[in-house]
Amino acid sequence: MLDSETKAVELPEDHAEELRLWLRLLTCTTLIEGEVRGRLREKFDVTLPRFDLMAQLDKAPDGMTLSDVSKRMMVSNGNVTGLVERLVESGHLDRRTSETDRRVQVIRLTKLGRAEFRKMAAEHETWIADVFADLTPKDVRELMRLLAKTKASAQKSAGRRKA
Amino acid sequence: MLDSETKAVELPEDHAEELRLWLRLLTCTTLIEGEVRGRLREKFDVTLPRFDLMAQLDKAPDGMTLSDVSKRMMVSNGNVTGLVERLVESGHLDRRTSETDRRVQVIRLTKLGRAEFRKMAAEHETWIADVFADLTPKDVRELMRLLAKTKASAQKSAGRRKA
DNA sequence: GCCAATTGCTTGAAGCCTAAAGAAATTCGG
DNA sequence: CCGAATTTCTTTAGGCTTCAAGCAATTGGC
Repeated sequence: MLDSETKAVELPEDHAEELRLWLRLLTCTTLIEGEVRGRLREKFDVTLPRFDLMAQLDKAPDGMTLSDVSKRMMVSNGNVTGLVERLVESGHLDRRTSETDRRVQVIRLTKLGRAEFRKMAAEHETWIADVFADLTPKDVRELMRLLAKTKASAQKSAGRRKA
Repeated sequence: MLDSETKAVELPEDHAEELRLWLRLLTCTTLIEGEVRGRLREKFDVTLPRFDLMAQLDKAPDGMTLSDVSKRMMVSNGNVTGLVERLVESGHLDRRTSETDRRVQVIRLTKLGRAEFRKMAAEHETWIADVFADLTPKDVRELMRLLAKTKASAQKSAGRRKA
């Protein structure tokens, strides 16, 4: 009893440190996401998912299929269907069936959609810069590196599950 | 015209680095969150928000008010109302009106709720450990530090907006 | 004591999101 | 060429989430 702290004792593994890390990561993301969401809403009356979808399309002048979007945004297919529906409705997106495969829907930004997105994106970039304002360039680099490592580790873990 | 690249030119500030950092942060969180969500669903048939709410209550044996929960979870009041409703319905939560302030609802885990949560939490911790498995202890410490700095910076930024 | 402001929660409308099932088109082995 | 498997997208049911409006209880100034 007096010797309960010997190093030989196998504790049932303590992962409290990783748990705290995960919670902190989640907190940061939630915080920033809420901030961006609120500003997009206030200044442009647009939702974050709509903005994200337009951001994907802005990088693809030749358009994307719904599946592509779904993979890139890491959301379900059904989700994209509805999102696209609303953005076509509001005139920001153009949607057409592929010539070579009639299952495929190709979507693009309309002229209006692109113009509005560019305006929003410019402001958005300054908001993000402001969010990270207190980090030094070195901090930013180091964080990028560690998050890359985290992403790789998480993907490996996810792979282990599905396999 | 031949001199368009002089360093005197004030570029409209390039924050591409911070933007990439934000996207990477978001990707990591989305990835891990999706993983946790899927596993909770598969193994325990429970949603992530329910799990998160129970996690808050597990740390508060004397119960919490809905407002407390709302602040801690960083979600809206209305959101908590519905979440609590469903968890009371399923027998995981106990809800009663405060003796001293009839506006206030105090919620606690029931015996069932606590037992189920503890089981889930134990597994959950191993999933998280697995997600971060490729990070060294030093990586974890460094990431914690940088995320703390990020959180502080983001909060300051959010404060600037609302002020 | 009274009324205004505040606080705690609920409600309603709209949109986001997932998982699962299903419809339509394509691909591929034989 | 044919049928099975696959791929792409939509639909459905259920749940999550926000914002804004509203109700009830409390608090604080006067």
